[in-house]
Amino acid sequence: MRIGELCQATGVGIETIRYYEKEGLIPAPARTDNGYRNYGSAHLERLSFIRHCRALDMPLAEIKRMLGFVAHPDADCGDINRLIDEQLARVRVRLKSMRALEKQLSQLRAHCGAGHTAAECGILHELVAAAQGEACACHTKAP
Amino acid sequence: MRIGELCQATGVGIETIRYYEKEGLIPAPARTDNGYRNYGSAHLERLSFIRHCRALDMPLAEIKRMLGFVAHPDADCGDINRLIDEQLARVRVRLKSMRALEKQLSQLRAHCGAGHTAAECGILHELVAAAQGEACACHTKAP
DNA sequence: AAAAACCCTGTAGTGACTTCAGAGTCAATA
DNA sequence: TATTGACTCTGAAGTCACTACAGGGTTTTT
Repeated sequence: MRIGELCQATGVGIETIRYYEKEGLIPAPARTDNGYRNYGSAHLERLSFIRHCRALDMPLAEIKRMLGFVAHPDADCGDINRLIDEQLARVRVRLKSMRALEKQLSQLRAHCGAGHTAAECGILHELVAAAQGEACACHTKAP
Repeated sequence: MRIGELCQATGVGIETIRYYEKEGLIPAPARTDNGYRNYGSAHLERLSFIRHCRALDMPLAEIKRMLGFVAHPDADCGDINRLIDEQLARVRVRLKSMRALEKQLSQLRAHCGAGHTAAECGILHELVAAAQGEACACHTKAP
């Protein structure tokens, strides 16, 4: 199976496959006479596994650890649990801040409809005022 | 005001301040005799504005546009509204995918408590199975 | 025979910083 | 006075996970 076929089979871009090889996430495959990469089903499975983990937004370093567990089936399962827990914690932190962000932005958006000049824009006023509030209240030294 | 003081006043790292200057988000300040950057209150306000926009996760390019509106108060306000709408749309897309992610991960996490080997781990089984399902069903050409 | 499609390597670019190396400047201390 | 420590400077490189490109070779199709 050539790289283009692997790309078709997994939906992973050719450049990305080569990148994963360079980064050591998939082993370097055998080459045909003309130097083309020649993949087998093990590569396909491993690449799909990687993409599934990436779809869970795991960093490549964590995926490497997961691949280590796949390769060592007698390792302790607790480490896998911890890894997923860490990932879940990261996702929840980001989720929380995204929710706050959505709220802030939609509130901000409500401060202005169209048809004004920038000088009259409630959005801009809010942003400038918020910036001033922050700069004065939060970080400056004693007066 | 030296760069360290501006850093204190705004909570923005020194290197980040220099980076913003290089990228043209804040104007290059005057220098003292020894070559140190010398900031005024206009810099402080502008930097706070930038950080507030960054806290809304706006890309620097959009923030540049916002700063343009601040500088041209007679511009049309509709552009500001559009900019915020775009940002809000981006945030909502990401929020949706983060929610899905959280769900997937917590479901995955439920497949295993501790105390097994990796071979017996429900999480690993799920991931491997999911990868196989994806590789077979979604992308391969006709059999 | 020529064109299109595929593959190769190696390098650079993305965004928004962060870190580092190597050097100069300034205030306070031994 | 010497020197320590804190601050500042520039410019380059590193981060993450790709993506795009330049410049070439190979295979398949027309």
